[in-house]
Amino acid sequence: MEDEERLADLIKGGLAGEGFAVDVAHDGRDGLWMATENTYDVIVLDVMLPRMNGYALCSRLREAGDWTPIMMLTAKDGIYDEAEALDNGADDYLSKPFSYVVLLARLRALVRRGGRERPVSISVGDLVLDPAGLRCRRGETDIALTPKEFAVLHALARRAGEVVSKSDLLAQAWDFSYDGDPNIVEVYISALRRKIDVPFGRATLVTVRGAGYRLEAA
Amino acid sequence: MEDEERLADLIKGGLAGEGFAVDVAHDGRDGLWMATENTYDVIVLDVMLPRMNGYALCSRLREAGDWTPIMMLTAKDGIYDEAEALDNGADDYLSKPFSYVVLLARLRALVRRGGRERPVSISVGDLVLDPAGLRCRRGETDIALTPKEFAVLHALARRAGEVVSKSDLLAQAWDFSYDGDPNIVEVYISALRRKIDVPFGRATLVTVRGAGYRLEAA
DNA sequence: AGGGATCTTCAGGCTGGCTTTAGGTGGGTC
DNA sequence: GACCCACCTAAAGCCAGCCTGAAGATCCCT
Repeated sequence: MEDEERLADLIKGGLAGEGFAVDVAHDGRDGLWMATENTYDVIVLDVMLPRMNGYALCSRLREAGDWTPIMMLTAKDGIYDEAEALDNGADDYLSKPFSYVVLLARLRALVRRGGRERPVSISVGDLVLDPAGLRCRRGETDIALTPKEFAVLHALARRAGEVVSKSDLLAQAWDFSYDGDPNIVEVYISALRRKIDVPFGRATLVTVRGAGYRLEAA
Repeated sequence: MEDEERLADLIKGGLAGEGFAVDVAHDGRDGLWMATENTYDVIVLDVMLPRMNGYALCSRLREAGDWTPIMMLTAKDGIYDEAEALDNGADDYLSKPFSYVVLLARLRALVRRGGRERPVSISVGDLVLDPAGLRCRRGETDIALTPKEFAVLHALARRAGEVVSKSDLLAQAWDFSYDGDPNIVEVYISALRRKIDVPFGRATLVTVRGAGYRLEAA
């Protein structure tokens, strides 16, 4: 107990020196509560905690949908314990005694990888484009689009509120070598209106005669 | 050298049994090339590699903006080496000799946390994938899958809601050296539908013509 | 060595997206 | 008001891409 608190203080001091802000909980329940109430970059967790052990706390958090990176500290060093920690949802573990250098390095690795990249989706009013899924929705309604339709709409949405010329659309949605009838753009505009405007009684896809088309911004 | 190759084979065999598709490179340059050309769930890297050591390979990849999780295998056990591995951009390390159980568990943890937050078992609506058991269930019904079927479904499930291209599926579920008919993907998609959709009157595995396949998220 | 499961190849049939066509609509200009 | 030109859109043909059953190849277990 004394030991654990000294260790906690040590870690806290060291991490603070590295620029982390640190909260310390001295038992499992408190830890769980703090973790659910706050958002942390990373959680460092001792397996042997009063009132709720590390494994339990870990899986509780995961069940609750909390995917904050967790570093588990364990006194035992049987390999199956390590595996158990990981399978309980920890992201990494460290067996005591461990070196401070290693702890910091591992925490840095955890934090760095913690949160990042989110699929980009484009919104224009209540119209949402999902490039990863090649589909779109207006409000709550899913709209099925063919790849070509999506490409055209995407080109328009990326410049929502601006006029996009027919040749720009051709350049962006069609193969570079395409040299067919430019009328094809009109055909696709027509199809898009039938899908994203007409059923909703809207008119967001506007023709600008002699210049191109504009997707009305919010 | 002989040793390394035997180890590589061992790991490859074991991982294949876990449903991973495995490519092996026997020197650093090859490894770098393969890593940049393909997309992997995880990279396992020996520190002592001919033609380019593990540290160098690791930082090269990171400089190039490749953040694939990397597991570093090291023969030394000085703690600063471990820290060095981590600071060079590795996500985890393991000192030889290590146990197979630990390697697998750590790899699972790495892969799990590789992209976004990801539970050990992947759920897509009422479809649950159990990577450890190579099986899945829809609602209360257990569904038997072959390793290949599982690999394909796994690749789709990890990106549920997104379109996964046929070549991505090939790259993830088949070996690097596979260069057969891409039609094989269609064959497996067909088999998967027969197992996870048709019996349940669903249609969650969607073809996006000219783009790939999408497993509908919840 | 035999048998079964799994993986892969192959080929025929079909679907549905892409493109073209052609007739219609409406705004702008003289 | 007449004309022209840009644009709209329904319809239809074509063809790449996809589906799927079946047969051959391979691997693995007994």
